[in-house]
Amino acid sequence: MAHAKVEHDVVIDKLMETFRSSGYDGASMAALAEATQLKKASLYHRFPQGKEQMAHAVLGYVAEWAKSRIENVLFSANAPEERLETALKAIDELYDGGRLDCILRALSHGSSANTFQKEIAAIFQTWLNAFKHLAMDFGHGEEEANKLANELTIKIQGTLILQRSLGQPSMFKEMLREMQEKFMHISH
Amino acid sequence: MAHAKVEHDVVIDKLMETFRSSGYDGASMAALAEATQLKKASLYHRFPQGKEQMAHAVLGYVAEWAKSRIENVLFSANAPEERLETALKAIDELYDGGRLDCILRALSHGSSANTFQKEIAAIFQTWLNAFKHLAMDFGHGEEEANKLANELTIKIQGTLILQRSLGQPSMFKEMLREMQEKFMHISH
DNA sequence: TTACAGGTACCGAACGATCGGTAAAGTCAA
DNA sequence: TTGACTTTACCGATCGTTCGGTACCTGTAA
Repeated sequence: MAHAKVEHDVVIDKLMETFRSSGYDGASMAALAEATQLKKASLYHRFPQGKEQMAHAVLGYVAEWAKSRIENVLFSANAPEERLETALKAIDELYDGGRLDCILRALSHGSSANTFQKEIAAIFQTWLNAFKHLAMDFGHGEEEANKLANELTIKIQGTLILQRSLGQPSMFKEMLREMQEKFMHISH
Repeated sequence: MAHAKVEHDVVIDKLMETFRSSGYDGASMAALAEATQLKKASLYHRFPQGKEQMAHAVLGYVAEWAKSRIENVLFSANAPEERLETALKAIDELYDGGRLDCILRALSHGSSANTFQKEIAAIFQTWLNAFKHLAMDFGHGEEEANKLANELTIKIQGTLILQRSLGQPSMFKEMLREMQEKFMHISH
């Protein structure tokens, strides 16, 4: 690398930060440039197809994150309790305890909705399958495991919205704790 | 009539439609004008403070809707089962079975987040209090009633996101049915 | 009936600012 | 000196907003 003053990973991270807090439409090139410490033209050098390519790059990073921090963890050979603990801790970090928006939600509305829909659906599906697999390792039946994975994912999204709207910073962590118990408890 | 007046209610409805599907930043004046069948200058005649005032007007309508279709229903003198049924049917209509976004969520992100936060929080609170009240009428304790109201609200938001992202049109209605049973069933 | 006044609703045209995007010159390591 | 990378300067389009003005309704007085 000859001249890379700003590392690629840092750029992606700052782009994600801007997209997730402003949304696709709200994240202007000027804002993305300021966040990454690059001039607009430099951003276009790295992402010739512009804003859309930047969002794709961010989604690629998120997909990779989901594979390494969720899928790989939940499909590993460790004890189910440990796998769950590790994955939920990663989720708590990802959203900074519920203080940060979900990038998938941010990119799935407004003018970018159709563009990224398939990519976003795939990530959600990876996520759901991984938690379903874990639930079955805990001894839940397939249908129950499906429900649990769905419930966790839905509650993450819903809680993020409600916590931010109501300004109650403890909702997210409490919800994660409750879902943790729900995964570990076999009901019948 | 050469200048057919466009009814205020219709304008509000079309504004809401545009804001909820495009978000605040994504809803351009051009789009709002096209949706309402009014020219941009005419919109400014009705809403002199511009886009922000339009969003406030929409939120005012939503607050009114929540009072008449949720609060008034859930605090009425009818049987709890009937109140619940009526309110959930209204919610199902509001979101067209999960096909439409939530206007509160649409306005609580991006550049409009801070502007409307208090107004949005108040509407959520009305909603939560009404369902808590109903849950207690079903015989749930206060803490349990709070949890149920929270769970319903969170699941509505989360399910809307997941249903749209995954393209599974039945999730929302199923979720409403499950929550209906959960309200009616006293666990201890 | 006519005539004019005031008010309401609407619209074409344009404003400065910002949008996403580009060309070409400058910078620096190999 | 090449070539990857950054920068300055700029583009047309669109942004939210404003202005000047037209069309129509209602009320009042001749």
